[in-house]
Amino acid sequence: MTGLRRYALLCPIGRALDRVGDRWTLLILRDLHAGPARFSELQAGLKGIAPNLLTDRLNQLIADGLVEKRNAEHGVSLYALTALGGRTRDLLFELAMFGGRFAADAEVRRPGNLRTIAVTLETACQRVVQPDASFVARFEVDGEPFTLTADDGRVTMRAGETDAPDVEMATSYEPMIAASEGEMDMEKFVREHVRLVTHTPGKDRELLDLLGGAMRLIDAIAGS
Amino acid sequence: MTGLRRYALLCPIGRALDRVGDRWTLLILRDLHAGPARFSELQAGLKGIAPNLLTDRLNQLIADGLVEKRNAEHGVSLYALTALGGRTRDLLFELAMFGGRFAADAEVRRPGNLRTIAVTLETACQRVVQPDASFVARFEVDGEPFTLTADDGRVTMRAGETDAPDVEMATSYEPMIAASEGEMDMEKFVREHVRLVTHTPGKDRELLDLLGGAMRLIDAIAGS
DNA sequence: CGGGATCCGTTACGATACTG
DNA sequence: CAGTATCGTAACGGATCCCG
Repeated sequence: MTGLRRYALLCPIGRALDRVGDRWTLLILRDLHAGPARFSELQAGLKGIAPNLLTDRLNQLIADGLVEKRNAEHGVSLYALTALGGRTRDLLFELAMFGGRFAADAEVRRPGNLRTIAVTLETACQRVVQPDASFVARFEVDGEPFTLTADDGRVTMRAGETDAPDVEMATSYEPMIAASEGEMDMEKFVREHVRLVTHTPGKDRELLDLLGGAMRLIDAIAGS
Repeated sequence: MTGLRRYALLCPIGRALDRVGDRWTLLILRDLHAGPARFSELQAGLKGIAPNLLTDRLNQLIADGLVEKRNAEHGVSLYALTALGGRTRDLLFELAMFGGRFAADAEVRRPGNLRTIAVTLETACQRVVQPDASFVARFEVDGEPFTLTADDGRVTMRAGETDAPDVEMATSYEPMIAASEGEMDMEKFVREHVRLVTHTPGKDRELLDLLGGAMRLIDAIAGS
């Protein structure tokens, strides 16, 4: 929280890195794109970041106006992106597209939760969605519930439950990554790793098409 | 150069950060987008990065395949982006667009050279250029020469001289930043801070339009 | 029990000096 | 010019402890 080690450059890239360039900071923002989160959810998702570091980073993000702390009931506090913090979306997406070019490390540490997928998937869906698409989907990944909504072409993906979804589907993390990176073809992925829980004739195809299109887009950008 | 402190995540954002997330690394890449550079040019541009750190970062980048070391004549070596390293362009552009939202620090350190401007300007020009544009411009900023070329719609901006440019213009750094961030309006910038050295009726307007369009784009993205 | 704060060993960074 | 070597300092990582 001391804040030495800043570049203090006029260059906008330097200015950005002074806000989000510290270790963990971009990963925290990534996870917050899945919606407001508690301290412990972030800590779990980041697989054991030291709590003092998480505190430091959050305070820095709050000081810079990227994150706000909300006091919910029962003394629990929630950390949420501000509008400014939300503008990291395209940045995180480009980071994902670049990282997709590299093979995963030999010993891969699984995150404590899957909030990590939300930004990339939301951004990709946003870029391929039909302009008039509208639905609410419950999207479960390895047991963790997400809510993917399209509201007249505006897509959001958030961690957590929704009531009255139009469609419900379930899948798991590693196959999703594999299919997004061209290691598994999309047909096999959908056939073997996607389970449609409810069947609404028009809507489930719409969701599958959106998701497939998003994953194909990711593959196309990161694989080229 | 030890390389502990990696995230080792399956998440592509984590994989990217394991390559480019260390301090200075993205700034080195930024400067290399202006073309191959010698050790001392990088060191000067990064305003006094410790030489051992620069060595470490370059070696890491080489090991990861983002940078290559070329041995030029007279024993001087040049560091250059590989094709893979060049794929950081959009990432760096998004970083610049995000950083543009923040006010510069009170005491701003000027970079030792202006290679820093190349990525952002090249990317912005690329996005607004006419599909059939073609010219070679000598673009001087505070005495440092750059070469901005459009080859049938493909734009590059590199540090260094060119022979036989179609247009020559000169400007300076701080006004460029100010105009790109909406702090100075474009007309005033062009009128007071841009000097056209040669006059080629069609071409100088083409260049001014391109540059103005690029700076307006930057302002539009980062100022919204 | 969730949400941190404190402490301490380790690693990385920053500055300067030095060398082929 | 292009780095290497050294060393003090700041940041990180892990564990434990504290408080509402």
